[in-house]
Amino acid sequence: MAEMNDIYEKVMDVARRRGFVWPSSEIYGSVAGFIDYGPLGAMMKRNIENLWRSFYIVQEGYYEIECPIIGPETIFVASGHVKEFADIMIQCPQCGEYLRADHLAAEHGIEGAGALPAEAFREVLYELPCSACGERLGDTDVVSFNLMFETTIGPGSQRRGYLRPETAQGIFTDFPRLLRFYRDKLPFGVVQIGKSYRNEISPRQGMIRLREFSQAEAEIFVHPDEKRHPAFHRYADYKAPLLTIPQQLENKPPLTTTMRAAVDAGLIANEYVAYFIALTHRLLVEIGVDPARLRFRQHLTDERAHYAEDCWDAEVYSGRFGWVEVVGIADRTDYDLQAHARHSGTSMTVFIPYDEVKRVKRRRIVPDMGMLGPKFRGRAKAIAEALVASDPGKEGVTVVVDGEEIFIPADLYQVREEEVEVRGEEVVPHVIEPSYGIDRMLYVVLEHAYAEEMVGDEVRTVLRLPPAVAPVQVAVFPLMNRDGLDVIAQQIAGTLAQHGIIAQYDDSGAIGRRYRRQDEIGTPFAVTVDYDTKEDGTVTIRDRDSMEQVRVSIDALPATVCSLISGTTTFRKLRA
RNA sequence: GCAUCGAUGGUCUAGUGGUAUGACUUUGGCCUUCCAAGCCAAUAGCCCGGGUUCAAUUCCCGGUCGAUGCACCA
Repeated sequence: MAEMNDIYEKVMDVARRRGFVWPSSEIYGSVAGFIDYGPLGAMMKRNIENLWRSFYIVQEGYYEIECPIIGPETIFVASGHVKEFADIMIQCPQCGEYLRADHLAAEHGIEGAGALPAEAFREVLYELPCSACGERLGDTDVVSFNLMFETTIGPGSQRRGYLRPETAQGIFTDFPRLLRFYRDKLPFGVVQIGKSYRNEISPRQGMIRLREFSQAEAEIFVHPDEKRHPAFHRYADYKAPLLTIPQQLENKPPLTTTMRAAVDAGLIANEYVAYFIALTHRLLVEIGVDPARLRFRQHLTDERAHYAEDCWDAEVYSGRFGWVEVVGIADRTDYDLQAHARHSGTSMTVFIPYDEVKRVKRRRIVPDMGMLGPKFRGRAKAIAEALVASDPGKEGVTVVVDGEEIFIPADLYQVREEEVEVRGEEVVPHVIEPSYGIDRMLYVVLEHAYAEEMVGDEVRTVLRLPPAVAPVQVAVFPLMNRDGLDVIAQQIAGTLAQHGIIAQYDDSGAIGRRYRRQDEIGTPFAVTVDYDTKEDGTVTIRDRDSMEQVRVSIDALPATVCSLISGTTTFRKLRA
């Protein structure tokens, strides 16, 4: 059995025992990379997602959509996932070891081999030694192991489909409808929370690398020339620790600076990216990430996707896993919309009207088809098209059709000078994408919340979860399980439930044991009914972190608990 | 995916070719006027499949999961 030697073991022990996270399909043998959220885990996950919603939907005004998890092959051909989201692997014929073929080639100084056609690639590999057994590889089959789960849609037809590797593609494919929904104006944002799937080769790290995971993604569509955020002032003075590219190269610690300063100094590409770095910092701290163990690391140029203009990861320090990426914030430019426009033939542009209608003089060439047709017959159409794009001189113009130079005299076309009104232009928006890994967020919050402290000579295990994410918000106990105290306590629990508070009644065992049980699952407050309650109608509220108590009247209890949970008041203020 | 090691109630564990020890937890009862107290009782376990054997939790093979190393990680 694993020793309880590190924080991960301790956190996961509590998580398993108390019903946060379990191995999935355990009774039939669990499968790596899949987990079940138990009663408390599901509650906490929902709390995190709802806090996320309060940032993105309530504050930012972005709307949420829900797309299918399974998509037809064409979506992922267009997005590049079919081609790019794969590892190129070979199996050594001698020892049977699976190897990353492109990495093997790179080890021997052959860069970019992964881009070669399969046949050429095999020839490159032919002479190379296997990195496992050292034998010459010889004939191998180059197979590409795609990280997407494949499936078929419908019976018989065997139409190929994939489980989405990110929720983003659904938002991109809905872009024309979303644009209409937002009444054809930029900028606008759309969010989606849901499951995504990646068939990881080796999902070792518990909750950190899952094959099925939850994402919360936002796609903000902006004008490519307008990357100033209209509400940037909200976060302009917000400070966050930034590990920029130069700092990584020079091995320096993060630089804590305001978003305004970071954008002005060119450390962050634009206000949008900076805005979401700051927003993410606030959000992560609010769900319970320790700000001292949070930083934003800029992707190195060779690390970020070729199309991305700038990309930052929110990284949280884990005692077990080191710095863990929990959020990615990228300026994806127009890559995705261009790709879907190209593959689907659907326009992915926004019409941006000019402030004033521009009158533009332009020269239009009108081929005289009555003359061209009889003269050039089959080639007439191609010649006409070439004419339209040409810049004719006085006598005529020479156009090139199918490699042949043809002189067209001026009487075979007209040149018209005309003035047209241009009311605006079609623009493919750029996309700013903050993408959150909910499962990783939940794990790091558990890890940062986990604490052991000595109380007398006993160890107290406590999850210092923020009230907003704690799965149980308040516990209600009768001090004694008699004299009607239990009845009063049950009534109180019912009243709190009516106010939308997740309250747990518990009358089992000594009062101290009940407090400890709630400490371990992070319940921030406990209400205890004692003999004074019968005298004066007051109960105690006990604070999880300080273990101190304060008396309040039963009448004031729901409002008091509500404001404690929402953070409009604190326990400390209540005691004062 | 490869190599090494491991897997016993919910948790931590003792132990064994003849189905298993203790503690904690949980549940019920007694007791108890605020932080895992005490007493009584109960529930509950040898990862899965195959082989060897009269008999396998134990030995062998395969698998699953976990740890570690390698490889991998938009």
